[in-house]
Amino acid sequence: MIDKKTCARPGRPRSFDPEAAVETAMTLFHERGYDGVGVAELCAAVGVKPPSLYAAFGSKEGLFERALELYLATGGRFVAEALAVDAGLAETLRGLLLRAAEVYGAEDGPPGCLVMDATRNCTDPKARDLTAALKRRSRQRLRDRIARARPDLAAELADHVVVALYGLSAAARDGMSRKALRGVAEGLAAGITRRIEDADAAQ
Amino acid sequence: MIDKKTCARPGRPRSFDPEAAVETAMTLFHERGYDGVGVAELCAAVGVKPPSLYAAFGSKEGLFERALELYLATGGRFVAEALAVDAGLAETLRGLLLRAAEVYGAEDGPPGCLVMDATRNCTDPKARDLTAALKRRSRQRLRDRIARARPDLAAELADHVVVALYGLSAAARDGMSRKALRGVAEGLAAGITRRIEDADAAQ
DNA sequence: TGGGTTTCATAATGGTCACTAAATTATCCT
DNA sequence: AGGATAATTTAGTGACCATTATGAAACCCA
Repeated sequence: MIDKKTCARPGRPRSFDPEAAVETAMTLFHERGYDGVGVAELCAAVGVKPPSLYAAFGSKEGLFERALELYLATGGRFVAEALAVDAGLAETLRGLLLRAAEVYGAEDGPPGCLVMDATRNCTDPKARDLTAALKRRSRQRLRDRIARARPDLAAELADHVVVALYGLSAAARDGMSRKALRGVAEGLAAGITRRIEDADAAQ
Repeated sequence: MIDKKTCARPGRPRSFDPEAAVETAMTLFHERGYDGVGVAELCAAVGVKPPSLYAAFGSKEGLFERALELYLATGGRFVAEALAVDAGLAETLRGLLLRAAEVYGAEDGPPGCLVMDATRNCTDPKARDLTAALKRRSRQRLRDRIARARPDLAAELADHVVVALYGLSAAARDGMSRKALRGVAEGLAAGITRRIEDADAAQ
């Protein structure tokens, strides 16, 4: 295994860090959406001319794909984490919603969820497909987690939680404060808990 | 008072119906968002050349404003209607959410809410301001209605309902079926009802 | 029939979009 | 030093964006 850093390859070396470029792009796409950020602006933010970006990422859509991957490893990681918690179903879903309120309402980063909202009203079919696939996957994982405890409620409860997450993200993007988001998430979680308890009692 | 239809004014008559044009624009803006619909497409859909649209509405933003007004009188009317129902607070809010599920999931029209979602990731500040003002107004009316019964809960409960509506609209736009939206709305309403009942019991 | 008035279509404005052909520059390897 | 390689820059591509100057066309009234 050869280290790519010390053993330099031939040719002119890169003048920018592609990983840093992806992070910059992630932030911009998160702030203003896929269509809202132009290639020229991405280049200016990274400090690079268009041909360099295209050589590194192939297309705007390719850079967006990389940004989505990075988001799943950073800001969006909490979904998989919350679902992996070893707790009861109601408590697990409550944790998911409360974490969502924290992340979506973070003051040191763009509000809301990149995956859920960056391609809203987006005109590029490929970009929409990228987020749609991730949304489907997350919903499936959520549904699987619910099915472990209550297979009969999996579909409807997954929809319930998905709508709650969509709502928290959209509200965050419209400026709702982190504190308010926390309160709403707590209320939504209480409602979901009651729904599970009612089903448990009826069983 | 002179009737504008029978007593024709001087000059060449209009070759299109401005009200029908507003309706067409409303549908297009609802389907693809403000930025997603170009003036050229609006013109093609109405059957008119750009100068005619500009003579009638001043600008794309002016046409959007008219489309929003029409929406409030048609598809978006249900919010004011649901809040005007003479019922208890919990039942009123439940009716609001169930009506939202029906409207947002309608199969004979664009999904979701035009006001909430047409300017998501929108680059035009004026268009964003138009929807922002309407969202603020609706939230205020919702809050006022809640305050009539539970002034102590008005702010947090209004946020809760707003998030629920945002979530239903976003989920509808992502293809969630009307039936699923109904189920979620019912669950969200139950959660809100419990929140009110719990507060009533604690009082 | 001819002036006044209004809307019409033609055609173009400058600007931004994502993207790229061509040539230059900077590195490694021999 | 010199060839190979790869990333750089300059300068553009055509397409689309919202918007409009211009002049013809269609109506009313006299």
